[in-house]
This record gives sequence, C-alpha cells and structure tokens, in this order.
Amino acid sequence: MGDEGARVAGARRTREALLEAAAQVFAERGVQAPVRDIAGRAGVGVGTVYRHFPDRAELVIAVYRHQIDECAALAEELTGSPEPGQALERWICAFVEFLVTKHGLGVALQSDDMSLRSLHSLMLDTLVPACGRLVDGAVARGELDPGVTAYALMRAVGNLCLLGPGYDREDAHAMVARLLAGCR
Amino acid sequence: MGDEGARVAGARRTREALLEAAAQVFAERGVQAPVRDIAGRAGVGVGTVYRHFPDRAELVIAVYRHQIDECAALAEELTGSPEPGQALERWICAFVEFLVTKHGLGVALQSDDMSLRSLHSLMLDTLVPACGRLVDGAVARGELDPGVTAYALMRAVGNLCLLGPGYDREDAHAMVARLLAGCR
Amino acid sequence: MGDEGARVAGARRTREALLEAAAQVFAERGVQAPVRDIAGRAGVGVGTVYRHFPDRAELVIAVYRHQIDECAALAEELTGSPEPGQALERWICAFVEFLVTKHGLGVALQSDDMSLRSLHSLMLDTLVPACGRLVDGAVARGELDPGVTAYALMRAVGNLCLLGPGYDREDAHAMVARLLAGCR
Amino acid sequence: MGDEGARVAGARRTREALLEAAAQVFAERGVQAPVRDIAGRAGVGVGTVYRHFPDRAELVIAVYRHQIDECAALAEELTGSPEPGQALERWICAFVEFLVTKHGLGVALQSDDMSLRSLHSLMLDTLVPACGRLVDGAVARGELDPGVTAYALMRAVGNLCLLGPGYDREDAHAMVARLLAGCR
DNA sequence: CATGAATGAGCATTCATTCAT
DNA sequence: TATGAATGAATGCTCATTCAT
Repeated sequence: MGDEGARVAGARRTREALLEAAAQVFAERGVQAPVRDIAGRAGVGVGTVYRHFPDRAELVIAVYRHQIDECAALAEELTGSPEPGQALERWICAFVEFLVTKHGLGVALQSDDMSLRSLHSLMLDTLVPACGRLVDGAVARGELDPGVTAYALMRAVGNLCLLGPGYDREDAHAMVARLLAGCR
Repeated sequence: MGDEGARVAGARRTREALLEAAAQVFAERGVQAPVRDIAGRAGVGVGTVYRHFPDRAELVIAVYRHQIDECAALAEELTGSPEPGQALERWICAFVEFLVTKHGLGVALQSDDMSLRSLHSLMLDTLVPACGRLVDGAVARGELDPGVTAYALMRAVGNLCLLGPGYDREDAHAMVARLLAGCR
Repeated sequence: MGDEGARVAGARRTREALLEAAAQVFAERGVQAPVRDIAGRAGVGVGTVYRHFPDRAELVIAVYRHQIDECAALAEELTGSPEPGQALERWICAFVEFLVTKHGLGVALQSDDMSLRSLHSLMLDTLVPACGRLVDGAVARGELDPGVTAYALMRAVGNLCLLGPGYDREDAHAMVARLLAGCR
Repeated sequence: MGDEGARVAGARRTREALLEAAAQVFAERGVQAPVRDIAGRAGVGVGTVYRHFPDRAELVIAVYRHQIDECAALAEELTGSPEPGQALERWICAFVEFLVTKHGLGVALQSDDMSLRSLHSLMLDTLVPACGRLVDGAVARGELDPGVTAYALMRAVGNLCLLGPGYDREDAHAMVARLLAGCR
C-alpha cells in the first residue's frame, strides 16, 4: 500500500516519543517507574508501550543503547592513542558525564533485578571490551595498576555516579578522578 | 500494677526480636522487604511492627543505629592518633566492612526514597562529624587533599560498597583503597 | 472497474485463508484463542479478520459450517436406509469423529457464551433435523427408545466428545457406543 | 489472648462467606470468574480472597471438597452391597445430582486449565478409588462390562452433566442412565 | 500491648476492538 | 479493502496500613 510508509512513520514517531518519555521518567523516578507513568508522559495508552517494548528490559536498553554505543565508539577512537593513560582518563570522564546526565542508569546498572539483567549484558558486551582495550593500553605503558580490571573499574565508576542530595555531578567527577589517580 | 515492669520488659524483648529479624531480612532481601516478612521472621504480628516502628524509616534507622554508633565510637577512638592518615584508613576500612556485611544499607543510603531520608540525617548527625575529625586530622598533617569533605568521601565509599554480580566485597575494599590513595 | 472481479477473488482468497487459519488455531488453542493469533496464522492484519467476520461467532460458525453441512449430507444419505439402527450408529460415529478431530468445537457447543449462541442455532437448524430423521427411522423400527430426542442425543454425544488428559478419542468412541447401546 | 477465639471465628465466618459466594459465582459464571466478582459477592476486598485462598485452585477445591467427600462417603457405604450393580447405579445417580446442582464443577472437571489441575487430583485421589470399588464389585458379579474403568466412566458422566439450554438436569440423568445401561 | 484479618490502592499485563492511512 | 498501530477496560496479584478483639 502507498500509506504503508505513513503508518510506519507514525509508529516510529510513537516509539521515539516513548523513548523520550521513558528517559525523563527514568531520570525522575528511576528505572522501576510504573509503565503507566511512561505511557502517560508519552501521551499514549499502556498497550502501546507493550507493543513497542514487550518487557521493561527492552525499553530500558532502548533508552540507553544510543549513549552506550557512543561511549563504545569514543573508546574505539581513543584506543591506540599515544598517551594511553590520558586516553583512559578522557574516556572515563565521558562515561561519568553520561552516567550523571542520564541518572537512573546508575541505579539500573547497580540493581540485580532480573528484568534488568540484559542491561548488564549490553554493558558487558559493548562497553567492557571497549574499556578493556584502553585499560590494557594503559597497563602496558605502566600507567595503570595491572590489578585493575575493566569490569570492576566500570562498576566502581558507575557506583560513584549514583547521585543524591549533597553529592552531585561535580562530586562524582572529583571522586572518579581520585579513584583513577589511585589506580596508577 | 505490679506487672508494669514485666510488660515493659516484654515490649523490649519484642523490639529486640524485631530488630534482629529486620536486620536479617534487610540483608537478604533489601530494605524494601515486605513488612509481613519481617513480622513473620520475628514471630509477631504485623501490627506489632507498626506499634514499635510507625514507619519504615524508623525501623531501618533502629536496625543500623547500633552499628552506626559503633562506627562513630571507633572514629572517636582513632581521633587524635599520631598517624592521622593511617587512622582514617583504618576507620574507612571498618566502615566498608560494615557496609558490605549489612548489605542493604548501601542501597538504603543511596536511595532518595522519602521514607529513608532520616537515615541520611542519622549519618549526617553522627558519622559525618566523627569522620570529619579524622579527615581534618589527616588534612592538617598534609596526608589528605584538603578538597575532600567527610560527607562526599563517605558517600563515595558508600556507593563503592554497593555489591552485585561480579563485584564483591574484595572489589569494594580494593576500590575504596584506591579512592583513598587518590585522595592524598 | 475491470478489476472488480480480481478484488472479489482476492477477498475470497483472504477469507479462505482465514478459515483455514482459524480452524488450526481453534483446534490448537480452543475457540477462545486471541484474534491476533488467527490473523497472524493467516498472514493478515487483525482488521481484516473483523472485516470478514465482525464477531467471533460468525467466524466460529463459518469454520465449522462446512463440516456441519457434510454431516448433514451424510445423514441425508443414510436416511431411509433399510437398517435404520445401523444407519444412526454410523452417522453418530461420523459425528464423533468430527467432534474429536476438530476439538474445540466440543467446547464451543457446550459453552453458554453469548457469542457462540449462534453456533447452537446452526446445529439446531441443520444437524438436529437431519439426525432427527435417522432417530425417527430407528424409533419406527423399534431399534431406539422413543424417549430419545435427536437434540438431547446430539448434545450428549457432543459432551462425551470433550477430551482431556486421560480421556481420549478412543474413550469418547467407546462411551458413545455404550450410550447408544443404552438407548435401544 | 482471650479474644483470639473471636478473631478466628470472624475469619471462619469470612471464609464461609467466601465459599458461599464462590459457589454462587462459579455456578453463574463459571470457575474462571474474576476474583473481584467473588470478593464483591462476599462483601469483602480482593485481598481477603487471596488471604484465604492463595490461588484459584485452592478456592475451587474448597468449594467442592465437601460434596466430593460426601460422594466418597456414599461410595464407601455402598461398597460391599449385595447388589453391586444397583449400588453403582445409585452412586452414579447421586454423583449426577451433585454435578448438575453445583454446575460449574462439570466445566471445572473438563477444563485442562493448569490452575484446576488440583481439582483433577482431588477427584482422582478420592472419587476414582471410591467409584473403582463399586465398579470392581459390579464387574465381579458380571453386572458391568470389564472394559469400563472407573476414571473413564466418571469422566463420561461428568461430561454428560454439562448442562445448557435445551439440555437440563432431567436429560443428564436420563442420558447417564442410558450410558450405564450400555455399560452392562 | 499484641494480633492478624480485612481493606483497597497500585501495578503489570493481555486482548478485543476501533480507525486513520 | 487491507493494515496494524493505538486504545483502554478487564483482570490477576501484592502489600502497606488500619482496627476490632
């Protein structure tokens, strides 16, 4: 049909509205926010959420995948830099920025909730290896303690990015910087 | 009546049983565990939980107060030590041990849940000042970066103690040690 | 337009695909199966199902009408047989086979669901009279208890064909045979 | 406490109200009726239903257990009768009366719904053995076809008791009688 | 004081049905 | 005519909280 495209376009628009709404709601009330709230924020019915994202995990992943991919890409870019230590530092800094901006991801990463297991997997599959290469490079140059693994490092950084009253983005950045300093 | 004392004693016993039960349940299933589970574990009815602890926050605080006080006492003990840097280190190490043992507290501290706000206050009122003296001592001796505040440090340490699959107690200790190293 | 015929032909094809799909799905998951499953099986959109069969009852009827008509035809054929008792027996046997094969019809017949009321009517209008003639023939020859009505008999047979764990097609056949024996 | 009994008594009353309500609702709208409807009919909140009957199966069983037990007792009573054939007949007749009165049980027995599996078990465990003894007795006296098993017989009888428009209690009794006649 | 029965709001999820394209 | 996206009512279930005994 000739109007096939229109319907698909409409669906894509809805999907995007949902992602937008979910990102906001996740940031405000956490990844466990009621589906209804997300639907409401997006101005759609609950059924629509389920049509696009059969389970919560898929929605969470979809919301963060973009930025996770960007992070991975940045790591790629920095890999092989002549200054591995600095490269790692810059990457971690970008990662922190990502985490504190899209707050809610931190909680999601920390949670051992079944429904968010796949977010862990996504991280493990894309970010950890990417970060791993930077870590390896820095270790090879003696600019990082060989006892530091990419996973534990990212996990720690992720935790340090859990904001709260009296502990804001600046604090997170500062603390992560100190952690890194201590990893040399 | 002459059995006034007996009643009071009974109530105290009940209260203690509740604290014991809550500590266990919090560790196993988190601070958000169903009230009924706690009541059941303590062998009392739900109503009794509400009588002793009108809201969840009070129970959470009561459960952790003992250990928080111990932590504060330890800090007191270490204050004025001839080796302020080492003293801080030892104290933080004990704090970490406390956090990873009573897991659930980490989440509680991080959560911005209204009902747990008072736990923050408790920390602010007892632990932060205690820790603050150690920090001040270390700073005075040039063994700690003056930019480090007791609150942010504890917060960061607390976050680093949020365990999960692939990130255990050992990792937490190691990362906290690195953070401290980076704070000098 | 000249393609009027083509459109009609296409619609007919769609309709047949739907009947085919519905028959399969009804057999597998019962007459209450989700509309979407049927549409999916037929490779069409849900809207198409509604266009062809505005309500579930019409679809159910359409699905079974063919076989119901065949049953009626067989009854016609057997009517006036020189052996009325045997004729009835053979017809009932064929009816049983139909019911246990297209399982789901049994439930449909039994259900007093509003939306399936018309299936009852269909039976009443076609099968009952057809069966009635066989019954009458047998009664006339003294080969059947005059107290047996075609409707009650068919209803009973229909019920005996509701299969389940531990009660299969063989059992249904056997029990129906015994019921018939008891009707002489 | 002295008022322990009062609370328990109240709970028992509620439980009975629930069983009463459930029996009515099951009869009117089937065993799959919404929990809310049952709660409403009993004049209690949904939570109360779940407190007393954690899952639907338990409610269904509780509703019918009394009568199932009575049926089993009757079978016991009739076992060893000097007229095994007649004994079986009388028992089946009582069983039919039970089924057509508590209509809804028929559907429940027929359904292969997971949540009702335990009702099957209950029948299998209590009624089938009880009926089996009567069947054995009748078979031993040559008053019943040895090919008839208690389970298949009960299943068939159960099916014959599924009433509907134009097929009432009388019809069920008559058809069961004929089935039994055919089993000799 | 203790009890636990009762309540009902809250959330997830499914699916029949409508309608713009 | 066909499509499938969107809708929302219906339903199951959990759990915090109250209160009569």
